[in-house]
Amino acid sequence: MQKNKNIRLTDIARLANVSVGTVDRVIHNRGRVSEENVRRVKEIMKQVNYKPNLIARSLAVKKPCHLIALIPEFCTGNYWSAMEYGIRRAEEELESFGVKVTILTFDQYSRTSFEQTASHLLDMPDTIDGVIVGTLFKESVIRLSSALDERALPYVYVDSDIEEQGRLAYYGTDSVAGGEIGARMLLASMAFKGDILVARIQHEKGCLSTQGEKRHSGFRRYLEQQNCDMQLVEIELWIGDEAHNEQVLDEVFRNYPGIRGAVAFNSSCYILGEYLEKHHRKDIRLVGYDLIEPNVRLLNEGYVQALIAQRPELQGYNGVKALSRFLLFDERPPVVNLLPIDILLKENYQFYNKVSNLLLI
Amino acid sequence: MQKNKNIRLTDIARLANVSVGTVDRVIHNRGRVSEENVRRVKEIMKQVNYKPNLIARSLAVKKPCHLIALIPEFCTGNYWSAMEYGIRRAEEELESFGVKVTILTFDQYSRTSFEQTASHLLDMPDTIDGVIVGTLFKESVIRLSSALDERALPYVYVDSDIEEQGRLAYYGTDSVAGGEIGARMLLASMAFKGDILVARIQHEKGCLSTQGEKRHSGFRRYLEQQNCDMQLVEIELWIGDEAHNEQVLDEVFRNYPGIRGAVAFNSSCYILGEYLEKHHRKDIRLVGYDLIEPNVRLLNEGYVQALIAQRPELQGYNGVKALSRFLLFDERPPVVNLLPIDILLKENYQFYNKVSNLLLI
DNA sequence: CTGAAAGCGCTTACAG
DNA sequence: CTGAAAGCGCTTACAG
Repeated sequence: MQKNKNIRLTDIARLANVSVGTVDRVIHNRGRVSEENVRRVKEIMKQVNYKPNLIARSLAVKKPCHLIALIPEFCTGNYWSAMEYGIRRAEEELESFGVKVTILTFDQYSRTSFEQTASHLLDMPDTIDGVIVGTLFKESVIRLSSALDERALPYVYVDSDIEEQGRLAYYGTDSVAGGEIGARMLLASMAFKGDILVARIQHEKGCLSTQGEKRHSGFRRYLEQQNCDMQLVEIELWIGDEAHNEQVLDEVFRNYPGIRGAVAFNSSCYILGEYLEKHHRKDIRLVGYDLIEPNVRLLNEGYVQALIAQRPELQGYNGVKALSRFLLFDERPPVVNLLPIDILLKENYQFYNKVSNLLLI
Repeated sequence: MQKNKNIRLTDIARLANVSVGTVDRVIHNRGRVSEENVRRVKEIMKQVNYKPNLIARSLAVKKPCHLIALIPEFCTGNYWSAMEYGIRRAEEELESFGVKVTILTFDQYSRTSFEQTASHLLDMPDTIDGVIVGTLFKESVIRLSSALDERALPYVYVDSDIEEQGRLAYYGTDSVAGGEIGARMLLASMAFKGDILVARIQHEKGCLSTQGEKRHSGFRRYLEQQNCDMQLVEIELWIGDEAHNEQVLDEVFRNYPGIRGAVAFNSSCYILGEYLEKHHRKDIRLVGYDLIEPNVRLLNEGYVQALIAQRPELQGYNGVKALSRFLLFDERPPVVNLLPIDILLKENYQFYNKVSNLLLI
């Protein structure tokens, strides 16, 4: 369109009859400029609608931007590997800006493990410029946050939010809403009224995530709102203890033959799904969470009706970008960023491959 | 991590005992370098895993990157304004790279209008570097594509794909799958079996989009697969002709009292929804397409059960990014990029605000 | 075929 | 408080 080249810092220096150094000082409020000049430079910048060239700036600055991501261990295909994918993708994009991300992992079922990794983080030489935190253990995360606050290090939360903390931003879902949606999908897919099996699937060490609790409450709330009178039957399953699970499930289905629906509030719902598959119980409708391989397989086989999904890759991706943008360009993102809660069915899950949702530059 | 600074082009020049000019020629295959030097430089680049600094490159190149987006007129809140949003967002991000996007609009119901705008585009001085095309009118788009091929101008398709064309990339959904998902959601929300009203909503000028046709076929396919025996009752509604619509709807509901479900294959399903609302027909379940304001309101009021949504903002955003990346850095994206087909219910639509799905840099 | 030099638009010491 | 100069890592004429 307009043939006039973009206005450069040099141009406004010329227009204001000062040196580029002075303009730079005005732009960044570095002080040491006469009021007169500040006024004039600002005036001109506004008039010509000056926009700094971020490319040039970042090339000149070359300040290192070393981020640490504190997230659970990721094995291929598990929930957290998607977040790692997003983090690495953002890192790639920002490589030329000098952004590097070190991922520190912990055992997602162990608070001790989290705390060890956190203190390891704090012991690192002062080469850290920002942190991304998977907020699994609320109290521990709050402690870490205080330590980061003291060092004036910016940090971003992912997975679930903890309010009133000094986080630069949060990227994740509204977990209660996630529970409500689960309830609605379950009701919609139950052919007949019946009781509902609610499975709390957890590690032997027993550590319920706040995310899971919130979903549970959302689930109940929805049923109450709909005046549903079906009975909720609660059980506890243990990751990695098949014998225990088999026994509990055999028993509950024997005692409650009226069960027609089932739900599990985390990504391990496949444990329940695989039981249903083994016993050919297609009469029981199951709804679970997260787009991970075993869940997807069961969705496809018809043993899971719907998966409620987050966007872990976008959480990681946005976390890195927000932190970098803040460090490099002093730009502050909105604090609470609620990402979509996706509903995945057999018919649409295949379009949720992470690759198509992010694009480089 | 590693304290060694990134390897620069200068470094590899030094290592290879040549000038930076020579290295540059090798990197970009500009020729005019002795075989011996080509070999040596390549060897070294591989050894040290050289990655060019794109920031520096783009600052040095400063080649203009003027894109044209050929899409339907967008009024606030309509489907196409979301695409405009994504386009503008990408433009902002890439501003420092010299990317500018000019949007040329046409009447989405008029092929003539499309062709006029297209020929206008081709008449523009050679300041165009790439084009984004909303592929509403297949034959016309193919003609435009040929003209662009001749001029060696890269172009990206959005909305729906046309195969075997020389597009750099396509960003959009699988429309047939979109129809299947609509069918599944409708069946799931129909409390009782009944007939299904299929509304073709179009402009008076009568111009069915390929997108709509594909969804229709997907819808039928799903019902057949499920061995559903309900009758499909087809009607035609006209955008902007309330009298006609009212009459047609009155009539069809009188003649087919067994209708319990309804569907419309484009974003104008609110026309049908508003009729249901006016007549308090909550017994009829309606499924439609696209996250636009009137549809969302009806979803919230319970007159629309589900909206099947695309991500127009991501289509525009990715289109601009892909084209820029190709022009600036010679990077080729995958050709066919199928974006997610989202299922929106009353409980989750509010998290699909476009802002949270994109982030600057 | 090759290299030395200038330049992209900004920031950063440094000298005054 | 202010300005001149060098530099970020690359590309682009230009001269040889």
